[in-house]
Amino acid sequence: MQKYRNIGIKLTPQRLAVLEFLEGNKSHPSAEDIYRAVKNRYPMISLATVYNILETLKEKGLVQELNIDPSKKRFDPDTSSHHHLICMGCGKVIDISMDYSPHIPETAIQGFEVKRVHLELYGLCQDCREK
Amino acid sequence: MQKYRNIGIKLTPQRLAVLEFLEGNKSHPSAEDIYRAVKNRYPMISLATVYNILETLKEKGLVQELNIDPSKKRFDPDTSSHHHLICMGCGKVIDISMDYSPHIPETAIQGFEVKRVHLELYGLCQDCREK
DNA sequence: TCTAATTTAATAAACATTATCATATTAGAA
DNA sequence: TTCTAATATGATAATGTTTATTAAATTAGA
Ligand SMILES: [Mn+2]
Ligand SMILES: [Mn+2]
Ligand SMILES: [Zn+2]
Ligand SMILES: [Zn+2]
Repeated sequence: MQKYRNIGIKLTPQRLAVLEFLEGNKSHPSAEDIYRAVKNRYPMISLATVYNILETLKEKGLVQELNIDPSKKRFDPDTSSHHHLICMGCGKVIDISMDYSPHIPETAIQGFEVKRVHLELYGLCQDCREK
Repeated sequence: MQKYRNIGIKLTPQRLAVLEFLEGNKSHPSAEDIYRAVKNRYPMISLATVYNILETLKEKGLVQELNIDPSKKRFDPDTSSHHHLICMGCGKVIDISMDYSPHIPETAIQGFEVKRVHLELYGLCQDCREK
Protein backbone atom coordinates (compact mmCIF):
# COMPACT_ATOMS: atom_id res chain seq x y z
CA MET A 1 0.00 0.00 0.00
CA GLN A 2 1.42 3.34 1.12
CA LYS A 3 4.57 1.68 2.33
CA TYR A 4 5.78 0.98 -1.18
CA ARG A 5 5.25 4.51 -2.46
CA ASN A 6 8.86 5.61 -2.18
CA ILE A 7 10.56 2.67 -3.79
CA GLY A 8 10.87 4.47 -7.07
CA ILE A 9 8.83 2.10 -9.19
CA LYS A 10 5.33 2.32 -10.57
CA LEU A 11 2.88 0.58 -8.34
CA THR A 12 0.86 -2.05 -10.14
CA PRO A 13 -1.41 -4.68 -8.64
CA GLN A 14 1.01 -7.37 -9.84
CA ARG A 15 3.93 -5.77 -8.09
CA LEU A 16 1.98 -5.27 -4.90
CA ALA A 17 0.87 -8.90 -4.97
CA VAL A 18 4.44 -10.14 -5.35
CA LEU A 19 5.68 -7.77 -2.65
CA GLU A 20 2.95 -8.91 -0.28
CA PHE A 21 3.70 -12.56 -0.92
CA LEU A 22 7.40 -12.04 -0.31
CA GLU A 23 6.96 -9.88 2.78
CA GLY A 24 8.43 -11.87 5.66
CA ASN A 25 8.49 -15.03 3.55
CA LYS A 26 11.19 -17.43 4.76
CA SER A 27 10.66 -20.19 2.21
CA HIS A 28 13.14 -18.98 -0.41
CA PRO A 29 10.70 -19.53 -3.29
CA SER A 30 11.53 -19.88 -6.96
CA ALA A 31 9.94 -17.68 -9.63
CA GLU A 32 7.50 -20.49 -10.38
CA ASP A 33 6.60 -20.79 -6.69
CA ILE A 34 5.86 -17.07 -6.54
CA TYR A 35 3.86 -17.24 -9.76
CA ARG A 36 1.66 -20.04 -8.45
CA ALA A 37 1.08 -18.34 -5.11
CA VAL A 38 0.23 -14.95 -6.58
CA LYS A 39 -1.96 -16.50 -9.24
CA ASN A 40 -4.44 -17.54 -6.60
CA ARG A 41 -5.33 -13.91 -5.94
CA TYR A 42 -4.53 -12.47 -9.37
CA PRO A 43 -5.30 -15.24 -11.84
CA MET A 44 -4.50 -13.01 -14.79
CA ILE A 45 -0.84 -12.55 -13.88
CA SER A 46 1.78 -13.90 -16.26
CA LEU A 47 4.95 -15.78 -15.39
CA ALA A 48 6.98 -13.37 -17.51
CA THR A 49 5.68 -10.54 -15.37
CA VAL A 50 6.84 -12.32 -12.24
CA TYR A 51 10.31 -12.58 -13.74
CA ASN A 52 10.19 -8.90 -14.69
CA ILE A 53 9.13 -7.90 -11.22
CA LEU A 54 11.81 -10.00 -9.55
CA GLU A 55 14.43 -8.40 -11.76
CA THR A 56 13.18 -4.96 -10.80
CA LEU A 57 13.06 -5.77 -7.10
CA LYS A 58 16.58 -7.14 -7.31
CA GLU A 59 17.83 -3.90 -8.85
CA LYS A 60 16.09 -1.91 -6.13
CA GLY A 61 17.69 -4.09 -3.46
CA LEU A 62 14.37 -5.42 -2.21
CA VAL A 63 15.11 -9.03 -2.94
CA GLN A 64 18.15 -11.24 -3.19
CA GLU A 65 18.79 -14.00 -5.70
CA LEU A 66 20.15 -17.26 -4.33
CA ASN A 67 22.24 -19.70 -6.39
CA ILE A 68 21.72 -22.48 -3.90
CA ASP A 69 19.55 -24.67 -6.10
CA PRO A 70 21.29 -25.83 -9.28
CA SER A 71 18.05 -26.28 -11.18
CA LYS A 72 16.48 -22.90 -10.57
CA LYS A 73 17.02 -19.54 -8.96
CA ARG A 74 15.47 -18.92 -5.59
CA PHE A 75 14.60 -15.57 -4.09
CA ASP A 76 14.95 -14.13 -0.63
CA PRO A 77 13.23 -10.94 0.52
CA ASP A 78 15.66 -10.81 3.44
CA THR A 79 18.51 -8.78 2.01
CA SER A 80 20.40 -8.50 5.25
CA SER A 81 23.59 -10.49 5.62
CA HIS A 82 22.65 -13.97 6.70
CA HIS A 83 23.48 -17.55 5.88
CA HIS A 84 21.71 -20.77 4.91
CA LEU A 85 21.27 -24.38 5.80
CA ILE A 86 20.52 -26.42 2.69
CA CYS A 87 18.93 -29.83 3.09
CA MET A 88 20.39 -32.34 0.66
CA GLY A 89 17.37 -34.53 1.26
CA CYS A 90 14.38 -32.33 0.52
CA GLY A 91 15.94 -29.15 -0.83
CA LYS A 92 14.62 -26.99 1.99
CA VAL A 93 16.59 -23.80 2.64
CA ILE A 94 16.64 -22.47 6.18
CA ASP A 95 18.02 -19.17 7.44
CA ILE A 96 20.70 -19.09 10.03
CA SER A 97 21.82 -15.89 11.57
CA MET A 98 24.94 -16.21 13.55
CA ASP A 99 27.49 -13.58 14.36
CA TYR A 100 29.97 -14.37 11.73
CA SER A 101 32.82 -12.17 10.65
CA PRO A 102 35.43 -14.43 9.14
CA HIS A 103 38.98 -13.30 9.45
CA ILE A 104 40.19 -13.50 5.90
CA PRO A 105 43.92 -13.03 5.66
CA GLU A 106 44.96 -10.69 2.85
CA THR A 107 47.42 -13.25 1.57
CA ALA A 108 44.59 -15.68 0.90
CA ILE A 109 42.61 -13.40 -1.37
CA GLN A 110 45.34 -11.70 -3.41
CA GLY A 111 43.93 -8.26 -4.09
CA PHE A 112 40.35 -9.43 -4.30
CA GLU A 113 37.85 -6.97 -2.85
CA VAL A 114 35.24 -8.86 -0.85
CA LYS A 115 31.81 -7.27 -0.90
CA ARG A 116 29.59 -9.98 0.44
CA VAL A 117 30.05 -13.22 2.34
CA HIS A 118 27.68 -16.15 2.11
CA LEU A 119 27.98 -19.32 4.10
CA GLU A 120 26.31 -22.48 2.85
CA LEU A 121 25.85 -25.37 5.24
CA TYR A 122 24.85 -28.51 3.38
CA GLY A 123 23.39 -31.40 5.30
CA LEU A 124 20.15 -32.97 6.46
CA CYS A 125 17.24 -31.31 8.16
CA GLN A 126 15.53 -32.84 11.18
CA ASP A 127 12.73 -34.35 9.08
CA CYS A 128 15.08 -35.96 6.58
CA ARG A 129 17.32 -37.35 9.31
CA GLU A 130 14.42 -39.33 10.69
CA LYS A 131 14.16 -41.38 7.50
CA MET B 1 46.36 -44.20 -17.68
CA GLN B 2 47.11 -46.82 -15.06
CA LYS B 3 46.21 -44.42 -12.32
CA TYR B 4 42.52 -44.57 -13.14
CA ARG B 5 42.30 -48.37 -13.13
CA ASN B 6 40.86 -48.70 -9.66
CA ILE B 7 38.14 -46.11 -9.85
CA GLY B 8 35.51 -48.72 -10.58
CA ILE B 9 34.41 -47.44 -13.94
CA LYS B 10 35.09 -48.63 -17.45
CA LEU B 11 37.94 -46.76 -18.99
CA THR B 12 37.03 -45.15 -22.26
CA PRO B 13 39.04 -42.62 -24.27
CA GLN B 14 36.34 -40.04 -23.58
CA ARG B 15 36.56 -40.55 -19.83
CA LEU B 16 40.32 -40.42 -19.86
CA ALA B 17 40.25 -37.21 -21.88
CA VAL B 18 37.88 -35.56 -19.43
CA LEU B 19 39.89 -36.80 -16.46
CA GLU B 20 43.10 -35.49 -17.96
CA PHE B 21 41.58 -32.13 -18.71
CA LEU B 22 40.25 -31.82 -15.19
CA GLU B 23 43.43 -33.02 -13.48
CA GLY B 24 44.76 -30.07 -11.52
CA ASN B 25 42.43 -27.69 -13.36
CA LYS B 26 41.64 -24.63 -11.23
CA SER B 27 39.34 -22.85 -13.66
CA HIS B 28 36.04 -24.33 -12.45
CA PRO B 29 34.81 -25.05 -15.97
CA SER B 30 31.24 -25.64 -17.08
CA ALA B 31 30.18 -28.76 -18.99
CA GLU B 32 30.36 -26.75 -22.19
CA ASP B 33 33.88 -25.55 -21.35
CA ILE B 34 34.99 -29.12 -20.80
CA TYR B 35 33.29 -30.25 -24.00
CA ARG B 36 35.06 -27.58 -26.05
CA ALA B 37 38.45 -28.34 -24.51
CA VAL B 38 38.21 -32.11 -24.92
CA LYS B 39 36.83 -31.78 -28.43
CA ASN B 40 40.18 -30.47 -29.61
CA ARG B 41 41.78 -33.83 -28.98
CA TYR B 42 38.74 -36.07 -29.48
CA PRO B 43 36.60 -34.29 -32.06
CA MET B 44 34.05 -37.08 -32.10
CA ILE B 45 33.01 -36.66 -28.48
CA SER B 46 29.43 -35.63 -27.77
CA LEU B 47 28.21 -33.06 -25.26
CA ALA B 48 25.79 -35.62 -23.85
CA THR B 49 28.74 -37.86 -23.12
CA VAL B 50 30.47 -35.08 -21.23
CA TYR B 51 27.37 -34.70 -19.09
CA ASN B 52 27.25 -38.46 -18.55
CA ILE B 53 30.89 -38.56 -17.56
CA LEU B 54 30.55 -35.65 -15.16
CA GLU B 55 27.59 -37.36 -13.51
CA THR B 56 29.63 -40.54 -13.11
CA LEU B 57 32.66 -38.73 -11.75
CA LYS B 58 30.43 -36.91 -9.28
CA GLU B 59 29.04 -40.21 -8.02
CA LYS B 60 32.56 -41.57 -7.63
CA GLY B 61 33.60 -38.49 -5.70
CA LEU B 62 36.14 -37.42 -8.30
CA VAL B 63 34.55 -34.11 -9.05
CA GLN B 64 32.40 -31.59 -7.27
CA GLU B 65 29.52 -29.62 -8.69
CA LEU B 66 29.41 -25.93 -7.86
CA ASN B 67 26.20 -23.88 -7.79
CA ILE B 68 28.08 -20.63 -7.86
CA ASP B 69 27.00 -19.55 -11.32
CA PRO B 70 23.23 -19.06 -11.67
CA SER B 71 23.25 -19.72 -15.40
CA LYS B 72 25.13 -23.01 -15.44
CA LYS B 73 26.76 -25.63 -13.28
CA ARG B 74 30.50 -25.50 -12.84
CA PHE B 75 32.76 -28.36 -11.91
CA ASP B 76 35.72 -28.66 -9.61
CA PRO B 77 38.14 -31.62 -9.58
CA ASP B 78 39.32 -30.48 -6.18
CA THR B 79 36.98 -32.34 -3.84
CA SER B 80 38.75 -31.34 -0.68
CA SER B 81 37.06 -28.82 1.57
CA HIS B 82 37.89 -25.39 0.27
CA HIS B 83 36.16 -22.12 -0.47
CA HIS B 84 35.74 -19.68 -3.32
CA LEU B 85 36.11 -16.09 -4.33
CA ILE B 86 33.56 -15.18 -6.99
CA CYS B 87 34.15 -12.11 -9.12
CA MET B 88 30.93 -10.21 -9.76
CA GLY B 89 32.63 -8.47 -12.66
CA CYS B 90 33.95 -11.26 -14.85
CA GLY B 91 32.55 -14.40 -13.24
CA LYS B 92 35.95 -15.83 -12.42
CA VAL B 93 36.01 -18.33 -9.54
CA ILE B 94 39.17 -18.54 -7.48
CA ASP B 95 40.06 -21.05 -4.79
CA ILE B 96 40.84 -19.92 -1.32
CA SER B 97 42.06 -22.33 1.24
CA MET B 98 41.99 -20.96 4.68
CA ASP B 99 41.67 -22.83 7.90
CA TYR B 100 38.05 -22.31 8.51
CA SER B 101 36.07 -24.31 11.02
CA PRO B 102 33.14 -22.13 11.94
CA HIS B 103 31.78 -22.55 15.38
CA ILE B 104 28.15 -23.18 14.69
CA PRO B 105 26.06 -23.05 17.85
CA GLU B 106 23.55 -25.90 18.09
CA THR B 107 20.79 -23.43 18.84
CA ALA B 108 21.32 -21.81 15.43
CA ILE B 109 20.81 -24.96 13.41
CA GLN B 110 17.96 -26.69 15.22
CA GLY B 111 18.70 -30.38 14.74
CA PHE B 112 20.20 -29.94 11.33
CA GLU B 113 23.12 -32.25 10.59
CA VAL B 114 25.83 -30.31 8.79
CA LYS B 115 27.85 -32.40 6.36
CA ARG B 116 29.69 -29.81 4.33
CA VAL B 117 30.49 -26.13 4.65
CA HIS B 118 31.05 -23.85 1.73
CA LEU B 119 32.03 -20.22 1.98
CA GLU B 120 31.32 -17.89 -0.93
CA LEU B 121 33.08 -14.55 -1.04
CA TYR B 122 31.53 -12.29 -3.66
CA GLY B 123 33.43 -9.26 -4.83
CA LEU B 124 35.81 -7.97 -7.48
CA CYS B 125 39.04 -9.53 -8.64
CA GLN B 126 42.19 -7.50 -9.11
CA ASP B 127 41.65 -7.16 -12.85
CA CYS B 128 38.06 -5.97 -12.52
CA ARG B 129 38.95 -3.48 -9.78
CA GLU B 130 41.30 -1.71 -12.14
CA LYS B 131 38.47 -0.75 -14.47
C1' DT C 1 -8.26 14.96 -18.23
C1' DC C 2 -4.47 14.04 -21.18
C1' DT C 3 -0.30 11.91 -22.48
C1' DA C 4 4.37 10.15 -22.37
C1' DA C 5 6.64 6.61 -20.28
C1' DT C 6 6.36 2.37 -18.41
C1' DT C 7 4.41 -2.19 -17.56
C1' DT C 8 1.91 -6.18 -18.68
C1' DA C 9 0.69 -10.57 -20.98
C1' DA C 10 1.14 -13.70 -24.60
C1' DT C 11 4.27 -15.97 -26.90
C1' DA C 12 8.54 -17.07 -29.12
C1' DA C 13 13.28 -17.89 -28.53
C1' DA C 14 17.37 -19.17 -26.15
C1' DC C 15 19.90 -22.00 -23.26
C1' DA C 16 21.30 -25.67 -20.13
C1' DT C 17 20.36 -30.14 -18.89
C1' DT C 18 18.20 -34.72 -19.09
C1' DA C 19 16.03 -38.66 -21.52
C1' DT C 20 15.87 -42.06 -25.20
C1' DC C 21 17.73 -45.59 -27.75
C1' DA C 22 20.30 -47.88 -31.51
C1' DT C 23 25.07 -48.82 -32.08
C1' DA C 24 29.71 -49.37 -30.39
C1' DT C 25 32.95 -50.51 -26.89
C1' DT C 26 34.85 -52.45 -22.70
C1' DA C 27 36.30 -55.99 -19.46
C1' DG C 28 36.21 -60.26 -17.84
C1' DA C 29 35.13 -65.24 -18.62
C1' DA C 30 35.98 -69.23 -21.29
C1' DT D 1 42.52 -65.04 -28.10
C1' DT D 2 37.66 -65.11 -28.70
C1' DC D 3 33.21 -64.45 -27.01
C1' DT D 4 29.63 -62.07 -24.67
C1' DA D 5 27.05 -59.55 -21.20
C1' DA D 6 27.12 -55.25 -19.36
C1' DT D 7 27.93 -50.72 -20.04
C1' DA D 8 29.02 -46.39 -22.58
C1' DT D 9 28.60 -43.44 -26.47
C1' DG D 10 26.53 -40.21 -29.81
C1' DA D 11 22.68 -38.34 -32.14
C1' DT D 12 18.81 -36.26 -31.18
C1' DA D 13 14.45 -35.30 -28.88
C1' DA D 14 12.41 -33.55 -24.84
C1' DT D 15 12.20 -30.86 -20.75
C1' DG D 16 12.57 -26.97 -17.73
C1' DT D 17 14.09 -22.43 -16.76
C1' DT D 18 14.91 -17.89 -18.14
C1' DT D 19 15.07 -14.10 -21.48
C1' DA D 20 13.45 -11.49 -25.58
C1' DT D 21 9.78 -9.43 -28.31
C1' DT D 22 5.97 -6.53 -28.93
C1' DA D 23 1.14 -4.90 -29.15
C1' DA D 24 -2.09 -3.37 -25.83
C1' DA D 25 -3.02 -1.68 -21.21
C1' DT D 26 -1.90 0.99 -17.27
C1' DT D 27 0.38 4.36 -14.36
C1' DA D 28 1.72 8.86 -12.70
C1' DG D 29 2.42 13.32 -13.30
C1' DA D 30 1.57 17.60 -16.09
MN1 LIG E 1 17.41 -16.46 3.69
MN1 LIG F 1 37.69 -24.82 -6.24
ZN1 LIG G 1 15.12 -32.15 4.45
ZN1 LIG H 1 36.90 -10.19 -12.37
